Amino acid sequence: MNNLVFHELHQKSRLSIKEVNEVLKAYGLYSSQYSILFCLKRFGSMTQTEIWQYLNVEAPTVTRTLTRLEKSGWIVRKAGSDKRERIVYLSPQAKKKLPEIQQEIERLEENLLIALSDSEQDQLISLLKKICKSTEKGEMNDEPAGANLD
Amino acid sequence: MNNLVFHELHQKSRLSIKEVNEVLKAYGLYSSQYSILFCLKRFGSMTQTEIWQYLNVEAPTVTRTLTRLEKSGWIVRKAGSDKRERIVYLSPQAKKKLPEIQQEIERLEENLLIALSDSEQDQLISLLKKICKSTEKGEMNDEPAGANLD
DNA sequence: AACAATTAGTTACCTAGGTAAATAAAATGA
DNA sequence: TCATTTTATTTACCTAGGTAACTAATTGTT
Repeated sequence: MNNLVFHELHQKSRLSIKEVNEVLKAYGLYSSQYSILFCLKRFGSMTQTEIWQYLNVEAPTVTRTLTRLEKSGWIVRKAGSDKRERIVYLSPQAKKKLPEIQQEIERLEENLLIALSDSEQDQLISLLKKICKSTEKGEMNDEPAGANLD
Repeated sequence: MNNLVFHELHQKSRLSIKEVNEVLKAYGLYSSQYSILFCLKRFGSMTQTEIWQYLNVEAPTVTRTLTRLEKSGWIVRKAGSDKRERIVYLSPQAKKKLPEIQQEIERLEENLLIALSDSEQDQLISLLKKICKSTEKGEMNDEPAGANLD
């Protein structure tokens, strides 16, 4: 009948975010906050622009989420040599707690994918990567421009 | 390396919503409003509970969206014989305009899936259906309890 | 009949994501 | 150099989705 791909896509997107939020609740975090922390852990200090470009969201979204993360002590922002940009760092507490959180999220994600074999997971990713290519914006890289792992 | 399934899932979910919103802009609609209208077109008049159960969202979300749809004249709500429930109907104008909108959305969705063959689309749906099954809540039916097509 | 429990819907409040417009710093060009 | 344009970030305001707590109607129980 009709195209249920997008219906299913949105359902699962929401559902998985809900589950991730459930786990993160114990740490006072939300899924999109975690995705920024994850990003910083992986790539080291980043400018806000690097973050939103990597996560493929708009700048104001990242501004807001970073404000919350800074207020709750997960990140720190310092002015760069270019005084327009703000460089974002994980706080020491974040560096300490992140491995544990990451492990819990990974375990959850494994659970959510339990019904899929490894090859099915690869298949799913590659099918997902093929959709929504109509606009140029839809592209993303695996690495941001310059990674500054400390 | 890490599990990129959910990263990809959220990206594409957001991206496709963005594209749908772009098309709906001309009609003063948003994607989740459209999904309710689509639902009403398909199944006829529904109670709010039938709507949120079918769309798999929480009741307050539907309340809010219906309020907007009613204010902008797309739907009408009447009290049922059970005076707790409100029965939702498409307005005459909605019935008139919906086919055109639906056609545009279908064309867009085809475009977003252009890189996938028919069998790949089926594959994608079936893979998506397999994930996030950890909780009982994650289930959904293709039809709500009782369809009242007028 | 009367009280308790369930059900439908709403309200208030939180995060997330988007657009448009503003600000301030840096880069560009005449 | 000084005006213009671009770039990084922010602010204000919109929709979407979630939880918790509330009201009102219905159902169940005694």
